[in-house]
Amino acid sequence: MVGIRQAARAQTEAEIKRIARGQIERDGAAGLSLRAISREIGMVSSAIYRYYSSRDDLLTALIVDSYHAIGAVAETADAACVAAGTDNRQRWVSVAHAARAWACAHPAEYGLLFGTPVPGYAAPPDTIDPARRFTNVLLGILVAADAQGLIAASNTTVPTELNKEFELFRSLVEVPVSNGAILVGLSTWMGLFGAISFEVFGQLNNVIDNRDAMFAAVVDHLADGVVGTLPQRG
Amino acid sequence: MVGIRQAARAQTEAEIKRIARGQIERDGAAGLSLRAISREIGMVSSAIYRYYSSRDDLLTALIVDSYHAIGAVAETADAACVAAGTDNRQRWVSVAHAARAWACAHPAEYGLLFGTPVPGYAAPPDTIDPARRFTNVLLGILVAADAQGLIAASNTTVPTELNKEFELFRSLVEVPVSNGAILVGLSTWMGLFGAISFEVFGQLNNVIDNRDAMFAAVVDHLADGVVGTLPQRG
DNA sequence: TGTACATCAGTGAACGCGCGTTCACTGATGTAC
DNA sequence: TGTACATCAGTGAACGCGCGTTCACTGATGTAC
Repeated sequence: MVGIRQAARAQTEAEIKRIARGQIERDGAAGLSLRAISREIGMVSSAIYRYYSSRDDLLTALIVDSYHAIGAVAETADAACVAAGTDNRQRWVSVAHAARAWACAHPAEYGLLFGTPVPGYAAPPDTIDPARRFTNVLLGILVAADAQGLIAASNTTVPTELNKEFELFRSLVEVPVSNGAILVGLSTWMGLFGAISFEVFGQLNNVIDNRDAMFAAVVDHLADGVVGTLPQRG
Repeated sequence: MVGIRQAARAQTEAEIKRIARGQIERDGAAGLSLRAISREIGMVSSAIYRYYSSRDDLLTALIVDSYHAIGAVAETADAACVAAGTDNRQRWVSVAHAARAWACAHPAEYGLLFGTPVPGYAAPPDTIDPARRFTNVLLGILVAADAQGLIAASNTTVPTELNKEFELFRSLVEVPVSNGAILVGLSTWMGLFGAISFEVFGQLNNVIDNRDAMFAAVVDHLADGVVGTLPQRG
């Protein structure tokens, strides 16, 4: 049973984070101010410390929330594909678009996760697992595609120095997955976030107006490399 | 002839920017402080205003400098390749590595250009031309590769909605260049900056240790899509 | 069921610090005749 | 070549503002007996 006090506490925590997200949206991570939050919430500034022990502590809570949020939309999008029995390409496209939609709807939170690091802030270990939620979705698709032999493993040779580096990925999935697939997966992963960052961080301003079409085309092109339609190539 | 006063002024301007870059490296763009600069330079805080009319003005100067810096290393790398008569793939690889090297050596400046936008700061039009310096190098390689029929124009169809969007790129080069080539070029461009951002912004921490090998492999893989070795594919 | 005690949310004042920008000023360097 | 005037770098004080964090406190809510 949740006591009255406990419920109120959870509500105030959520309120603090809601206001904090608004601040970051307006003024960036550097503009996150406990005093401004307390003012907006109608409490005295020191009261915030009943909920978060420091500014960095609140920042960590926001980052963890954001990782969960983007992870959740990716999981939902992928699960819907799996339930509908769509192919791996469609799973990739669907997850990519879900990630972009979230990023565009929450640009500041996206920046918190994938933009310039906040100076003086070191992400604590608690953020690692939430961060992997999204990555795991992509990994699942990669493994499925690899199992079906759909990875367009390029003729690029994967240098042996990377063997050891790729162990982490192999350890995260049960089935074996080739170095070629991992490299292609990483490259595509970087391509996806490069595309989202370009749009969210304003690199496409005065360059490309139709962002929807642009992103769709890039994701489609990335899909060629990672989840198939190999035969028609060349 | 450069007068004494003029030379001194240029020197002080350079000194201010040097210190400012150090600040941004340490505390991020939000930590750029005119007062701190004046302290370090040994002047009274208001004296800075003889050189830059506001904090934003200084920020703009830094951004323009940075665009020129990354543009210059790219031009140098590419020019060396052209002089040596290397092929387009090598030009791409060389420019990509030059960009990464600059970014790793100046992470904060890189963040200024390609990271989370500085809240409340709107880049003035003066930054557009310097920003295009780097892009133009890549465009040159793309056009050369396209002319030789080396673009692995994927079977991804370029949606007609993007025709209009791509006009800007066509207007920047004299020769005609296909929609397919532009799409592949943009996608590769995003992949490059995605790869650099992942490394510089810390996304590879606890994931990939050997960044040199990783980047080289990704750039190699990206090269497959954009500058050839098509025949051996599939 | 009622009482005594512990927990905890929120107060209010204070510490010590930082910032951008303006303004009237001094004194040295450059320029025009 | 020398003088009068304009330019301009740098000063020092001030305005008005913001911040994170600590501390001793009050009073209400919950808990154990």
